[in-house]
Amino acid sequence: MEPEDFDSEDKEVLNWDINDMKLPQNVKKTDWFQEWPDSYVKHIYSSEDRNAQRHLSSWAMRNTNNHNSRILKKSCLGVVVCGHNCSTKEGHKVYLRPAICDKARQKQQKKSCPNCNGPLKLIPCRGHGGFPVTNFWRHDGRFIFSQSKGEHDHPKPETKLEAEARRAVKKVHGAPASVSLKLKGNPGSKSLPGETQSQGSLPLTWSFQEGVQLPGSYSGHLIANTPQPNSLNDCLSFSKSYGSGGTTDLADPTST
DNA sequence: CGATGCGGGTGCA
DNA sequence: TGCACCCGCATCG
Repeated sequence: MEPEDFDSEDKEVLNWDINDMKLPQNVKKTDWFQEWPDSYVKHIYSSEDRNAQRHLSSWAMRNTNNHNSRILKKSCLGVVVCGHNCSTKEGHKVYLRPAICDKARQKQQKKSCPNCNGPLKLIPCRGHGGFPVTNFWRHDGRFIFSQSKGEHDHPKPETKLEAEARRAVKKVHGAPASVSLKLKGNPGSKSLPGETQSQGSLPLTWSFQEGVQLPGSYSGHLIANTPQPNSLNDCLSFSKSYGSGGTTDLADPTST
């Protein structure tokens, strides 16, 4: 049907589907981890990529049983917002990260807005034909393939790191007496939650504004930037401009 | 405590 | 079959 003897190899690296029997192995250059995959995009990561290995996403994605041990499927949980649609004095909206665990999510919804104390509301994702956006992961050979289906129809929630950091902060504040009593021969080590690797520590900006959309700058940045042994494409670190999905959306100064 | 994965099982096209 | 999703089990940070 088609002259598939020439650059068919290159097309292969672009026209694969997560369900294909065979996925391209002649990948010449892998993608840099995409924190906010949206729309119907596909990415090929190195099997060395920590974030890819963990099937991370800054969207709140939960595991979905697709009865296929080869392909991991996840669906978006949406975002938790303030039922009163309040804003902080800085004009930020509340976009909490839905808990992944069903049970935890229910508890979460009973809590109140960290900003105005109003009720919280979960906005489900309906970006995929009325259903949650789905993400598929498949490890094959030296690569990790990722494919997303659907376009998120809701704001971005906190990143995983932000959510974790917030929880940590709460602990410090809430001071769970009984627990803190646990003798902790902590040798003068700073137990500040600023253990967020790289990216010059998170400012305490939200130490009192927990759970509120941060000033973009820190918001959706790195998930867990881990130095990668990219000795391979060090100098090639260019963004191939495959289609439009290019790998060029790093350092994005939040675009609200 | 929860994030993640897994897989049995159900209800609908 | 494909898909969405509920549920418990287990691991791990």
